[in-house]
Amino acid sequence: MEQLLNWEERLKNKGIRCTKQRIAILKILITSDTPISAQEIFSQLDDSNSKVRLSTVYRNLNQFVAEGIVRKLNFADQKNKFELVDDHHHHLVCLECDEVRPLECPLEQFDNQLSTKTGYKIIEHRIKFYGLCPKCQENKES
Amino acid sequence: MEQLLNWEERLKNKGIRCTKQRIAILKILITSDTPISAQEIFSQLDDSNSKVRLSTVYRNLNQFVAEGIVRKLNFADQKNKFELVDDHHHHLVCLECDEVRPLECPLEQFDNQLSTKTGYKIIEHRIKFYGLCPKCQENKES
DNA sequence: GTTACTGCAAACGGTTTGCACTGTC
DNA sequence: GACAGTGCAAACCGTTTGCAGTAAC
Repeated sequence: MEQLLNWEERLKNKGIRCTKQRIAILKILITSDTPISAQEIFSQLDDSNSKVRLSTVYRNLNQFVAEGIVRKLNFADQKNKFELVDDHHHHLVCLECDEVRPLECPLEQFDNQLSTKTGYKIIEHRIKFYGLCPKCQENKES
Repeated sequence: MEQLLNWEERLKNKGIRCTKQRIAILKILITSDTPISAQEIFSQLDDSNSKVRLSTVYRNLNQFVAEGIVRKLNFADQKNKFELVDDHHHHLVCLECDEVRPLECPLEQFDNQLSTKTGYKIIEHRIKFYGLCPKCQENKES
């Protein structure tokens, strides 16, 4: 959990106060190895007897997104999920069990080509692969 | 609008009835050269004095998606948008004016590689590029 | 002490649903 | 004539907001 100090640092540098609630949310984001919804964060907070309102979770997540600390991802179901911004990567999602796996970027140089071709200034790209994970393939066969 | 006949055909083949409402929705989807939200379809229907309820629009869009006739796209804002499924392509979105431009796929063979590498059965992938279109870049400078 | 932040409750907006009626096949 | 599809109104659920009280700096 030494990472937490880095993130607290980042908050302070941006002039954002380090409240208990924000630290608790950051902790969960750091611990989670997959994108996580506001609701999921909320229930994990509930478990750990630190009482934080759902609206607070949303407010802070949105602020983190605005500050570029957190990325908001919209998946096929209606729920948005959030992850810490550290490296550039993409996601492979199992359509059966919703497991999300990070993937390295197969389009490293492509943005420049695209920019030349279209005249757009490319700011970011997002890729999602959808499929069936090995486990769920097995389950389907049996 | 000769395309419309093809789509009607596709509905019939799937045993879906060709109601006025469905035809009207299909027409709008065919005419639109960019993904379009349920609300937008609804207002266009309203203009053309064919009265269709918003819930009917949603019900039919969902059915079309289930039948593989229409693709549902989730963009960064909360609204989902829909487009007819005809070819495989991706989207380039302007963050200022929300213009959506189709793009050919830069990852034609990648799915196979990924499948070998991860053991996943890859069913589809979606890519979105976000940036500023030439017009909006100009506007920002001035 | 100031002012950003939180709790709380209520609103909001996109989407879905239940039910009686209607129109397609 | 049967049954899928529609209109209508109400519910649903993720998310946002207004306001008064609280805590970080």
